[in-house]
Amino acid sequence: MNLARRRPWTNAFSTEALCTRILERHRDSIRVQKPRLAVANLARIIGATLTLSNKQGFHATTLRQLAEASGLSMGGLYTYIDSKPRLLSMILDEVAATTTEVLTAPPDDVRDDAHKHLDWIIATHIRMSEAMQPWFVFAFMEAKSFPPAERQRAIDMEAMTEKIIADVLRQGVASGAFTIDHVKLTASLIKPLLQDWYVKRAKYRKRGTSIDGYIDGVGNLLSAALSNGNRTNGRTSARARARPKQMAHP
Amino acid sequence: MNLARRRPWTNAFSTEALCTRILERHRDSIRVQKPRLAVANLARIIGATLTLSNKQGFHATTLRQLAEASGLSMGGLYTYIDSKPRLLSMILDEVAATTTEVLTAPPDDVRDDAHKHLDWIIATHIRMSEAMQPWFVFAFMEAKSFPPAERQRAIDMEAMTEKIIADVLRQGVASGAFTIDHVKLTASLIKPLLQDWYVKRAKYRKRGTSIDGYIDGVGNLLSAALSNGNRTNGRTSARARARPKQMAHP
DNA sequence: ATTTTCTGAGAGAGCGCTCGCTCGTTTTTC
DNA sequence: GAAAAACGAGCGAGCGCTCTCTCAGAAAAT
Repeated sequence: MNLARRRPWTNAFSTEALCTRILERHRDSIRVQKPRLAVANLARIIGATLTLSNKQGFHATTLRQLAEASGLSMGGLYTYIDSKPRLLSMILDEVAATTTEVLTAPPDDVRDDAHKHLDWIIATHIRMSEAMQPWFVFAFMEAKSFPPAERQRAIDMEAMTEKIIADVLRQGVASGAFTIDHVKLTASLIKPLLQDWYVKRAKYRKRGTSIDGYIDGVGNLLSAALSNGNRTNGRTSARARARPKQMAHP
Repeated sequence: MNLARRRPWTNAFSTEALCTRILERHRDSIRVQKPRLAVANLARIIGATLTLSNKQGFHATTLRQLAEASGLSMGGLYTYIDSKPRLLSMILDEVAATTTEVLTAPPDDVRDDAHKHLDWIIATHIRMSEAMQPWFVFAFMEAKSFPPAERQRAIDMEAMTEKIIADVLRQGVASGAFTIDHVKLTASLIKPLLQDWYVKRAKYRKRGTSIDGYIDGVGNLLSAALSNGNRTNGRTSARARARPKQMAHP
């Protein structure tokens, strides 16, 4: 089927490519000298980490399982990582770096059209999270449960993505392309729409939803919601204040 | 300030109320006889479980920490639970049961107006997740990492919520209230909007977003997106197919 | 070309420690 | 004083991590 021919995204976000960058960033703590060998083994270690952690959680994944799954010994493992938490930072750092790099470099023909720019962000974020799915799931699920430094990094990354979206929305409001009451809140609501694709990937796969279909779904929902002056028609406070007087029965 | 006066939601979803139901459901495995005592200690155990697990993960939470935090001893703990995984099922079961009960019982004056019904689901789900925030966070974050039975239960619960939403959307399309291309996909996209409130509660708290503001934000976004015939104007496949030819650089 | 030396990658048993869980004993309750 | 509840030292298993050892193959010496 020759699926692999000319698929730059899949290749640029392959485990090997990402591990090459990880090796560069962590040369001092990785004791193996030969780069080819180091990248190959690092890729197997990190691949195993992602697979096992996304199944059972990082904390529940033992170094013995990791050794077994990556075809190394306990000792061999420790020529690549100097502690288990360090393995976590390696992965988190790489996700953060790649995400930032990709999202902050929109193509020129998109920058000054808010509609196109928002569409580009949606498509790019979703496709990137598809190509790096285990990495994104790992970062999302494990970020909360580890050292303060990494935790803060995850929060910052979330804030950055949101700011990028908010900036585009503001630009669109200024140019008349969008009509939005609360830009920051709206930007916050767009993020989970992008995240759902990888957080609940299994659900969409089982249901047969294609990535193009999902991107269109999010894009259409948002352009319908933001495009025209569908103003808050007095129902606002009604909705907010209408608390059920009674609940089911609990 | 007398905040507690007449707050039925807060009371009905209090740890005590929920633990009373848990006790009923697990009478056979809880060896303490006196109900008042059992509920009180169960509440402290489960409260501690939620607090600690949401900070560091359920797996990383040890029974010694749990004993300390709930004011019991190791042995004391084991008169209430017969294993650590069982503690997880207790919590998951209770969240599932309560959610199902509440969402499947909309008030009569809402049933036959799709707009009002959707607004009711949004407000109810968000308020319930606010009142039971630690429980919802726990269920969301830990569901993936434990036994197949509980895992399936979480998937089923997600599917149920989605089905309820999809039914309302379909009803709205039939009555002309909504215009929606893909009902199932749209229903899938609404869920993460509801979940974001509790998954990222800290972010919204720090930012000063009120629950009413959030409910309005989601409600307005959706009613703008679904209400009028903002049809797919030929840009659909453009968006989907427009893959970046080149990426940032990685 | 053959032998010797050196070296970096990997192996895997074992260390100290903490985990979930048990059980004989003590305290509390009625 | 009997029954119910709580206690907490202790068990074996399994954790992250270390350390000594092996050995292929490159480099140097013959």
